[in-house]
Amino acid sequence: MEEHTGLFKFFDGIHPISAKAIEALRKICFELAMPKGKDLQSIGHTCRTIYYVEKGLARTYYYKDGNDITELFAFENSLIARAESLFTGNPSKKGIQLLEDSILIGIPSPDLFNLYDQHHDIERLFRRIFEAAYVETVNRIESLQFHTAEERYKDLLSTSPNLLQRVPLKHIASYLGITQVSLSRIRAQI
Amino acid sequence: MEEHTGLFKFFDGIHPISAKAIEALRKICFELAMPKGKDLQSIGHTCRTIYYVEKGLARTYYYKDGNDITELFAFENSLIARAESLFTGNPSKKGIQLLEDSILIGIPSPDLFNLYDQHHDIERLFRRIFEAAYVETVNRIESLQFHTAEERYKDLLSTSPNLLQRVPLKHIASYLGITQVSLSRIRAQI
DNA sequence: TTGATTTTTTAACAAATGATAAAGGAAAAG
DNA sequence: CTTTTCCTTTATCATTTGTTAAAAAATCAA
Repeated sequence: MEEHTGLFKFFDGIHPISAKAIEALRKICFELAMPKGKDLQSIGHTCRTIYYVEKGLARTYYYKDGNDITELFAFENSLIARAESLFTGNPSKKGIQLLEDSILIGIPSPDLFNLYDQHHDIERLFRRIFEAAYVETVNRIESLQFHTAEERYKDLLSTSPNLLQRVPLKHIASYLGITQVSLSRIRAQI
Repeated sequence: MEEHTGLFKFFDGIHPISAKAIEALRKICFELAMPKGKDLQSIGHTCRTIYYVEKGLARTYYYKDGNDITELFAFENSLIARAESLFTGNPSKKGIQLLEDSILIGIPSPDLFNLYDQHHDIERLFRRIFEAAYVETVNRIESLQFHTAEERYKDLLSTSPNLLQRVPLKHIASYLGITQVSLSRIRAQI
């Protein structure tokens, strides 16, 4: 009965929910450990699980003209999913891959969405979670729209100082929307 | 009792709500007409109103290094708000301006959020609305991250064919994340 | 209409980024 | 430890985009 404490602490920081709601949520969650390099969710399948990163590091990625593009990193204590598939039911062009050996908690979205009907507070919790994710993407658009690659690199490092130690530069480059060669150049001239 | 029919048709297409919920929503909505060029919401104030564009055209914009940047266009039959302020309560760096004489329906967000408690279906309706907006921004990030300016321009025209007739090119340029001169060049060589 | 203002285009040059190839380093596998 | 593979940097050149300035075109106001 003390499972997934990290996840529920995370939830509590966003929107506290009733003990009953916690119990209902806990029942649908499952824990899994997977090694570095593994695909948690593969490209082409509809996203039906939201993951909480308990330990480790994950990324969403896709292929653009044959190039591997990182859409987002998810560190410990954060959620990762593929919104464009989760909310539309369309197959996702994106995959989720682990960049480190990780421990995750999976939340099956069909079960979760069912809980919305019985537990208003669970719906509210996840509404808040995705509103916050929405705000983040809005800010990221601003960053991509009007910051130079160098500014975006520096911003990223100040937000996630340990990123460099944990993620290959090629993934950081594609996340920033530039080539790896460009990133190398930027790093050299700083 | 037949007010704001366009808005409620729009809502119905997303998530039908009960007659009581419609009535409660209708009570907090207000209609307003404003001329081209006017600021519906000014920069620096916290966003406390969501607008539905019944007729006309609006944009969200902000200043970056003294330059006027368009974040988003909102045509008839769509909602416009400043999510990063609406959901955080922080003052917005963005404003909402009308690009044509417009008729709008305002939905005060504090009243709306209060309705969430009594009307589960209203919360659900707006959850869906913002989930869809979230998906849109995710797709826009992909576009900014890995399409050339020319591709983004063509994409925009095919999505909004009448944009050119209604919006000055300088706004389109900043929306695409490029200068007006660059956009002129792209248009010339097509 | 006329003049003023705003918008759009064009030109020339600078800066940033992309593409390709090659070399040097680091990490993983045997 | 050695080999192989993958990651990162460097170099060169092409392309895109930015900056500035000026001209042309369109719009607005008197």
